[in-house]
Amino acid sequence: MDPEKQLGLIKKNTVEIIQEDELLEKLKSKGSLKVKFGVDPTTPDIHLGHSVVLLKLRCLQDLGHKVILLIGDFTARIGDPSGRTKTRKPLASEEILLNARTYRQQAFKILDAAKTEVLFNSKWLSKLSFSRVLKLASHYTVARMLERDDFNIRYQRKYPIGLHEFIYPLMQAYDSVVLDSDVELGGTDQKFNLLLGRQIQKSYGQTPQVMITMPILEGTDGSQKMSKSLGNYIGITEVPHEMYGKLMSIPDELIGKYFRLLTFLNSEEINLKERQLKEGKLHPKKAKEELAERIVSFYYDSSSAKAVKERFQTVFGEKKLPHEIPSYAVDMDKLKEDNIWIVKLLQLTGLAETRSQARRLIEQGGVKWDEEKVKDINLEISLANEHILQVGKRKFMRVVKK
RNA sequence: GGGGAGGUGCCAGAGUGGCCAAAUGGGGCGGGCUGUAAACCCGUUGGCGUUGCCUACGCUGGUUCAAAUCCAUCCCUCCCCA
Repeated sequence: MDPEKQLGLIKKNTVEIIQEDELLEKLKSKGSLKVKFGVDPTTPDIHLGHSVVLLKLRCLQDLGHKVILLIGDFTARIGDPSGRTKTRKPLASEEILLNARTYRQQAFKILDAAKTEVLFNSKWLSKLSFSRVLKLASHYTVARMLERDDFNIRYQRKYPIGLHEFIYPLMQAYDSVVLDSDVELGGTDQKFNLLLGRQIQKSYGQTPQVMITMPILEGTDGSQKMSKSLGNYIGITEVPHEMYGKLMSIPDELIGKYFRLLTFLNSEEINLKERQLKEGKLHPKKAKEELAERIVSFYYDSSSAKAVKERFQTVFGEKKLPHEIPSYAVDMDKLKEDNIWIVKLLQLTGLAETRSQARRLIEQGGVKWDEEKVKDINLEISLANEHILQVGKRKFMRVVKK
């Protein structure tokens, strides 16, 4: 495709490209570019926040470029300090490998496997001698390292910074040297690291990579960035109805951004929706339904998307039981008779973590047995037939005898 | 190496001998409301078959009828000086 046209497609939804003219130049002279994308295998599950960058990589692949999915198995031993105010806990190497494998599988839900090369940076970083590390470190200064916002904040607030954390960005930059990458992608929180890659490449006599940053996606809470540790994430392997439900729970203000970054709907249509939402011509729930349906269709298929849409309507609109409810088989041998204490059952089924929590749920009117609100904490129930136990609005369990 | 400050619940942060399972805020959970698992309002938030008992305020030990609070050793963090 014509370089100018490609640039237009690549630019869509990006926050920053440094330098755009260099990118155009590379597109003209090289044709197919080597695009580096580094992954920190500290968490195994890819969520929609990660998908923003992955979708852009997919776009680059479709334009004929080659993506290097770089698993930072070595760097994970430090943990990326980006955006953190605390030192990360280092992971055990088996865990890192396991995460890497899971990550890779999940990434190919979005990326084109045929146009992706997967590499592990331990391959070269583990062999780097101390003297080479010193040479690498000499290319950057403490003062400049402290310019980095997260380090700066930690320094200002008198939070500890491990010396090894200073090395992290340098290792990531060194990866770019080893790969001789043309382009590196990341979220805006990666800007410093990506720029350092450029500088270190120059120090090693290479043409610097072009840096492309993508927006950070807020999680379901609507304010903080999507992350597993904050519990506001939507994983791309979550079961369809969870994915759908979580998408329905995003704050209304985020609808436009989610459409823009997570679906293939074109900009004109998204703009139109945003305008209609503002004018009250489009109900936010309707907009979210479409959003959720599109995203579930992408990761699964349109028929499951339709099914979960109906399920949502049944459960939350009509407040009825969903069609599919997981079962829990009570081991009757452990019971004296056919009766079981409700609090105990709640804990057994996992609908409540502790008995105290189970009590609380009952006291607050959050527990239903066969669609009847449970009022008595001492209730003993008979398990003669099949029953439905419900906690809150969205947790259901079919209780049967083993 | 010397001097100073500090380590409290999921997180932030009060409490400096009994009234402390520990204020307040955030988050979580439940309820109400709603064409939403949005927004908003209310409640709740260590465990235990629970008007009581057990375990908890960095670790260990001590003082005391009584310790998150006092003392000692140790571990960890930050600041200043070197």
